[in-house]
Amino acid sequence: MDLNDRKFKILEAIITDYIKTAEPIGSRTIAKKYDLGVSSATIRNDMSDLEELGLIVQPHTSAGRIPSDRGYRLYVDKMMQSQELSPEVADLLQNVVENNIGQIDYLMQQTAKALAALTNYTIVVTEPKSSRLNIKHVQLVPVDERSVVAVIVTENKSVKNHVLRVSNVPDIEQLNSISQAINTAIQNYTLQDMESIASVMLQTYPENRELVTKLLKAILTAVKQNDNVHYYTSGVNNILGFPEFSDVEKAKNIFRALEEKDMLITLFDKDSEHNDEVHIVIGGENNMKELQECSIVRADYNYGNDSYGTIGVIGPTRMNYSQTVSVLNAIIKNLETVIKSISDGKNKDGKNG
Amino acid sequence: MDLNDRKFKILEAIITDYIKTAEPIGSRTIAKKYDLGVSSATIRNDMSDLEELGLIVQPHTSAGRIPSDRGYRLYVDKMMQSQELSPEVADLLQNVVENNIGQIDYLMQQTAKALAALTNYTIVVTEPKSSRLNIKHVQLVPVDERSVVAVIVTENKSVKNHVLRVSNVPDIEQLNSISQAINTAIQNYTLQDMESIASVMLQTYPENRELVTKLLKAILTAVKQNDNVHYYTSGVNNILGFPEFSDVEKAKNIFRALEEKDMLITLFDKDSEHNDEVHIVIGGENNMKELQECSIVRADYNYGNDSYGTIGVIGPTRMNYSQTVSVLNAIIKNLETVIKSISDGKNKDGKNG
DNA sequence: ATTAGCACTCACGCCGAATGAGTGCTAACA
DNA sequence: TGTTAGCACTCATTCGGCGTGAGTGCTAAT
Repeated sequence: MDLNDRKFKILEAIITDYIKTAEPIGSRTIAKKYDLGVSSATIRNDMSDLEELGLIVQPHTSAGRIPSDRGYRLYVDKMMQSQELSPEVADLLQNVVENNIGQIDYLMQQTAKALAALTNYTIVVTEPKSSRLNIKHVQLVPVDERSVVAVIVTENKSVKNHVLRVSNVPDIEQLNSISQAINTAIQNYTLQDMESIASVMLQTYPENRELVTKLLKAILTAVKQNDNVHYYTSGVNNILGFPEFSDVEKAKNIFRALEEKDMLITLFDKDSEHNDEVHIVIGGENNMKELQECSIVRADYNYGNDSYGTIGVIGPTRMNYSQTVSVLNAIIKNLETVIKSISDGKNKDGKNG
Repeated sequence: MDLNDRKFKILEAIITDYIKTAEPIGSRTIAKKYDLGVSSATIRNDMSDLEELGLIVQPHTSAGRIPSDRGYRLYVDKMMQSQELSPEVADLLQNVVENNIGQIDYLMQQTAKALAALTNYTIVVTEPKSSRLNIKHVQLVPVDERSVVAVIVTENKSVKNHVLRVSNVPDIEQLNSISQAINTAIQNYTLQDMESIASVMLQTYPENRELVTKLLKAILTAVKQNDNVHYYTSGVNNILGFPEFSDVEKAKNIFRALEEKDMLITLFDKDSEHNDEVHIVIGGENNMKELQECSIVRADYNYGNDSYGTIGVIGPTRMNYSQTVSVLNAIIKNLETVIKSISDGKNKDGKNG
């Protein structure tokens, strides 16, 4: 059985209608609302065929049809038209990015927030993560009589603070000296050779043994933390807005799933090489039973060499794929252009610059 | 009409029972479950009196009684017994605090998380905020060819990073020199006298005009950000676990309310001097209609001179006030002892120390 | 002051009928 | 052979009625 033009149109009608209304749609409604030039009986026959192909299903005997996961898949792969963003939306997305360059965490947060507001779905954004991580610069800053902050700048430009608590804090000159020493040590050895670095440092600063030890530990932690993906979510509550989750139990399950970090990580890492395409996982295609009624649209953004992060949109299976893909493409393009322009040196100023 | 001992006992029975079960409770049940030595008819008469006093209400004619806001108020003010924490819980609360000293933001986050897990309510923790804020130390750290991080340590020991984007980054010696200069300048002048600081700095480092200007701006931002209360929430989803919010619409309203930052701020600032007592706002006592079915238990913790933050617990009116107050008292005591011991110098080590 | 007894109220759950949206099938038609 | 009108059939949903039971309020007796 092949799909003629009319059947495609009927499938499309069912999908777009269902995305809008969340109600099963029947033959008569299609005949009236969409001008296909045939009677409801004909549409009925076609729908019967579409059901036989597994593209639509009937929730119960006397109801209309709704798209199946396979139906959505066909739609997304073959039929969906890319959607032009309105200038307002495009502007908004651009502003979000441009106003927040410089502070990665803030940028991620704001991006997530904007996307959540725009799409009404749940957004997850991961911080850029590179496969190999090197420390670029370390600086010790005094806080009070018993604590020093180690500011650690990594090669992918993230800046992390680690508070070191020590029994006595050396003066600023000494702190600077130690900072400088560790920086040269890091340049001369690789981080894998921590023992060498440690012995050199402890030899040079025997009187600051405690501080140096803790500093080295902090550096190791920073490197390890790289494996520990940081991410930001926004719009989790949007879930409650959809009739398919008006059952509190269902909503709770989804919330629980979203809270579990590991789950999200696998969600984003699995089965997908990092590439330039938007990736769509529909309903049961993902193997987490808590999210079988959800779809996930995700895309990666490059952030300098070897370093990339992910933006994911989680919504009901009945989500507006076309709009979501457009928005994702736009924000990723914005992120990447701005990032590139910064490293090229013709940057605009960030909010805090 | 006065409240004799038995009526108090009946009220208490109704409140504790309702807190546990969320079901209206009738005279017969009280007679059976609580050993008052009188018949259900007697209890019925007493309940009628309690209702007349506005301490309990009937959801509908043929239902049992539930406590009114005024009933809870009487209970909380006059009848509630402080509850001993189990050693496990006490330990847990202590560990949370002690393992996270040093990194305020992390400490707040973990505290919120622990309290949410423990109480099953929603927790809001605000970062300590002092009425006057002074900068204690500033250090510039290079990130890449076009950006420098200004690490700003304030007197209340918070450490903030501000990325400064500049057209060219001076070398490390120069950055250190500028850092040192700004530190002495800040010591010599007050922050109110920014113009003097600016003119001195710009005179000393004419070739780094851009960097210095942005640095000063960042410092001002840091001071101003102090007005901007930072807070952490946890356990928002716990709301969904309570039958009173099993209606999705209600849950959504509460979520919306909790999302609005301003709302939370007023919730915490309003009508309450900062003092050592746990503060309880019951149901309709707060004037936000979205939260009229919720109660808020909050307490402030001192964080060094003039600086304090707030921990708030938000739950259904039918919340376990006694347990909540105990937990709050415990965590606040822990926070304050640990903070004090740090400034006294006999600290334990933090996780990252 | 307390209690037993009784009439009364009313939310809740269950049943059955009516409704109506939607289907599948068949026979007729172009 | 594809399309259509017509019709019987299905079944979720709605609504009214009815029985049940938890709970009250009142009264009269203790």
